[in-house]
Amino acid sequence: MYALVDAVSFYASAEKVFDPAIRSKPVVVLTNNDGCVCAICPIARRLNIPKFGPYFKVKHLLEQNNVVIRSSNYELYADLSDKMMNIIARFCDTQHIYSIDESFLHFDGYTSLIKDWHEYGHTIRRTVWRETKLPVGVGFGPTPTLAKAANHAAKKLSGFNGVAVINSEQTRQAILQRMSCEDVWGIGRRLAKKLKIMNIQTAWDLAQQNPRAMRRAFSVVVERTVSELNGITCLNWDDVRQDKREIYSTRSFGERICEPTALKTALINHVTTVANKLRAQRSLTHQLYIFAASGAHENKYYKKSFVYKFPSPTNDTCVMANAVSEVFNKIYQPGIRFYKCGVGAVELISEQFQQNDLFNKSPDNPKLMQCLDTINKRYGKGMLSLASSKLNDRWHMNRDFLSPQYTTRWRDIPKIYCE
DNA sequence: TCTGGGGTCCTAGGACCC
DNA sequence: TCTGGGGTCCTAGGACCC
Repeated sequence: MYALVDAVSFYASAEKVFDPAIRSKPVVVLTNNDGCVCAICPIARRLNIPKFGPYFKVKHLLEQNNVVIRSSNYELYADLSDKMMNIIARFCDTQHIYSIDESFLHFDGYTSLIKDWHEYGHTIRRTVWRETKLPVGVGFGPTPTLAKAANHAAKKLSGFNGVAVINSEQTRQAILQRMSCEDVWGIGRRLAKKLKIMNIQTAWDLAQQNPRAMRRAFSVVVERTVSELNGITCLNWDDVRQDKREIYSTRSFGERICEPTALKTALINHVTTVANKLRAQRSLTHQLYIFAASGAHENKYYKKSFVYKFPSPTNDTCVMANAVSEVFNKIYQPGIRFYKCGVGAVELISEQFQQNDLFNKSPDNPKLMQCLDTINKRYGKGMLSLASSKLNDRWHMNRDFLSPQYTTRWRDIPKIYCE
């Protein structure tokens, strides 16, 4: 049995945790640079605001309805996420954190110990609410995809009240028949549209298809999804938690950037992030993809990218930052108003399989990296960093509606006044 | 609902080779 | 000069997720 536990509109709920005054109000959260609406609390959902639609298009609607607007406060969300995940982990000894607010639990071996899955799900919900004031939904199912479907039912379909269990043929059919294809994990809008033409409307319709035929018509992903909907585990536990094959860090700027130092500083910060993530999953990269671009809505769209190939695979921040410096002049062009840039590690291999070059000694310094990671882990992210990542700070993003970092910054700690 | 964020995976198709 | 075959590698773009 698998479970999927996630928060109800996590970012919006997180904003309400330390600000009880807005708990009964409609709240939305915007993406980086306040570009799009990315979280809509259940109260605000009544206004039919399109999720991931551009903010400027709904600005008027939000103002008219006195909707509370917040910029993404990742420092706060990451910390609340940690707290929430730790609580959920108490309920199962194998947890896979899938995203900032979702985790899969795999109840392998103690399926017979839990008599009442509904009750167990409600206990998880109550505990998380009591300790964090975050509302969560819980779905149980025999495969990860069915657990996802149950989670959808728990939160979106009437009569479930936050917990849904697929543990029989009847419950599977009942839930899948009430879900459209588009609500199935792995089926997006495009695929749903094509499926509709084939008269495949509900999740149940999709489950009735021949997996092989679906592979031929679409892809292996759809084939797997169909099997999973029928209780055949394809995304087995090892797959769900597999190492990433690509790691990217990209951002758009709060204002257009023209100076080379600002662009370079941004790229160095991205490469630092990518190197950290590589070391965290014990991978090395053969290649680094580096790009910068002007705004997509500008008259003349400019995008320049470069793939840097390392003589031997690396996850060393210094080595990777040098690569950025080396190709920087091929990407930067004076006069361009840069809007976005980023770095990606592609073609990853596990540290275990590292092959040293007989003739070229690797420039990596694993001990230095280990020291850097230890210090940053102990004293906070970014405590120790490359000087070149601090040269120019004009590349930061806009966050005009930012709430305080209640839990991660001393001066933002909530104050309680007594009379 | 053509979408002003960010991240990851998959695949079609081009380049090149024998 | 065009076309037939078959394989690998690489890249851009499609599609999905939150």
